[in-house]
Amino acid sequence: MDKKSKSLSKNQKIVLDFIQKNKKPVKAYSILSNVQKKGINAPPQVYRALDKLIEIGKIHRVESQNSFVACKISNCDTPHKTVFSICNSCEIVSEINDPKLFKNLKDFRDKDGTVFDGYNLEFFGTCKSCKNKQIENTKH
Amino acid sequence: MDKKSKSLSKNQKIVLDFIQKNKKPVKAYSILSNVQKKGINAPPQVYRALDKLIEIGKIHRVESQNSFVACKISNCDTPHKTVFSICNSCEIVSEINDPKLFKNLKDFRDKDGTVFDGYNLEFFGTCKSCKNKQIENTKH
DNA sequence: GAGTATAGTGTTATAATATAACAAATTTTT
DNA sequence: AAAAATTTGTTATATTATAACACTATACTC
Repeated sequence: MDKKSKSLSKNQKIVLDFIQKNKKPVKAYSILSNVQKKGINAPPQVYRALDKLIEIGKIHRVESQNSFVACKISNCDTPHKTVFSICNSCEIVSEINDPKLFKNLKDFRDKDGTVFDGYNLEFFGTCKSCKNKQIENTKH
Repeated sequence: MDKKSKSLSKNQKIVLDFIQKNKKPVKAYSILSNVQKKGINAPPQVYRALDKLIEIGKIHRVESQNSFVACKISNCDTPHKTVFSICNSCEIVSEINDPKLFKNLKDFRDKDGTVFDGYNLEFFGTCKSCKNKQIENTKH
């Protein structure tokens, strides 16, 4: 148990818990309706928790979906350095953990030599399972 | 003059025109209020034009800002393969045109060997001009 | 060139996503 | 324990985006 998870507040824990239970990214209002039984009543309570969880790197925002997903990289302390693959068909999102790609991104400089604090990269394609289904469907 | 720009409809032209006039990305409702004098009255008219312009690669969506920016890469026929740098301070967005980075992204495969159709990469940092301002401010 | 398919338009209403503002309670620091 | 910082709870509202439907224009094909 690390420092960061110890210091989570009640609402932050509730929201993180719910996000971690889900394989797919979840939407803010879906979180809200699912945690209302736990005493979270209104959007700002959810959004505040989300902001904090993003800040400490426990979750990431999937920009192209307005959704939120738990960080899969253990001991992640690098919010805002994220790489995802997203299936165009089923919308499942996987966090990519590829050292070579990370290095390319970390080392990237623009023409001015600007060093970047962070990045977000989203790859779009068709996941294996969806591709197989498509092949099945064209078989006859 | 290429095929694609010839075939733009009236509303598509109006919206593209406005986006191209702006250095910074623009928001959908800002587009709307600025083109109302040209006869575009309601959000769906703007969003439809945006969808089409994105589809043909004339503009890109800046996911982290919910904003839209003209493609700066001449004869761009690759929608959904975008790299931007975004200043955290002034929110200015530049489209990055870096062949080596493009190659890395194009060649990337995930663990399953999935080939991706597209990607969106956003780098975050402080642009040169904002960095200089910050240094000025700490000088005394 | 008549018929039909495809894409675009205009409109109203509403859904989905996100934040402002403020008072009260809690936790952390000094 | 007082002061500071963070979190909470709440109401209201701002911002972003789409559904649905009737209609018009353009392109395609026989």
